[in-house]
Amino acid sequence: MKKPLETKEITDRNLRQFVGYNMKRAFLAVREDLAQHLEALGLRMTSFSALAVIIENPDISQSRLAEALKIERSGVVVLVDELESADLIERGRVEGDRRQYALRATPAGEARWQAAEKAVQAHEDGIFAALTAEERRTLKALLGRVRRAT
Amino acid sequence: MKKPLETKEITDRNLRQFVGYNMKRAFLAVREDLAQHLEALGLRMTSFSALAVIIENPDISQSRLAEALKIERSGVVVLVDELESADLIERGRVEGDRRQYALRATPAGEARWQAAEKAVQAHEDGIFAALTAEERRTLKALLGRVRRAT
DNA sequence: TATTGTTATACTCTATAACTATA
DNA sequence: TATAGTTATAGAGTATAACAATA
Repeated sequence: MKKPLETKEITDRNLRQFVGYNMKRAFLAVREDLAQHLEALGLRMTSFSALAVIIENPDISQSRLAEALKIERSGVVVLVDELESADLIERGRVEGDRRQYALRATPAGEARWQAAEKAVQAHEDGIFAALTAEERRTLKALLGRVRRAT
Repeated sequence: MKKPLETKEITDRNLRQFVGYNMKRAFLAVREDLAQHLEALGLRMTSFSALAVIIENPDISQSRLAEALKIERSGVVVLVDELESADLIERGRVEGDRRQYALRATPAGEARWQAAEKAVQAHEDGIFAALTAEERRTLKALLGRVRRAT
């Protein structure tokens, strides 16, 4: 039996010692804030990512898109359906191979991408406001170098 | 109709320009690798986190634990059930308030924490091998400063 | 009335596996 | 046989809402 608890400060040094825990906390904060910024544009984080890659790689196939986004092909189907329904991309046909699609952005998709890119920049300006521009670059570069052992 | 695709390199500069995308990729890599390291100890990421906080804050209540981990109280119930079933923690009673529990680690829980701490350090040595010790410290510090606007 | 813990439920995200049509 | 896309299903992980016991 324990005496009544005096209100004492809860600490998490055991967890904060690890890079991973700080990364998780930061990522969840980013994810939530980003989702809010994208919602106004009718995009989710993954559909935003898909649109970004399709814009940059016109006529990419769904399988190649899956590889680029590191998700399964079955997940891409839903994603592409979503973007196609919103008239942001179209499933073009490939001459000489009727199995695959050639995904491209519509003019509306290009415009939406421009708007989304600005929205995400605004989101990052907000969520990383405590960091200087140089610190943000450093953070991005360090994160970009994290890789699983191959 | 598109001509047959020559195999061209897929790029993702549109996404890599953002800190958040690099963070997502890094976090997913960390999460997967960490899960593997913890599996051998019978812990999931969240139960590891809960154990860490209970060890550091003996006699913490479930509601306080929920706040510390930024999850809902309903989620803590499952987490605490899990740790209690494994005999790593116990639900102590509080003198003067029969609503709440006083969570504490058992000796086995203390031992498991020691092992888990080492395992996670080993995991981080592996996954962040491409970074110097100083870069890891920098990364941790920068991540720790990311906060949602209040 | 408010708080603690609990249960049931639902939602999001993603993976797995089996299938078809094409190559 | 292998590849592209599809569908159905299942599994994590987490949130929401309603509730009982206690304060």
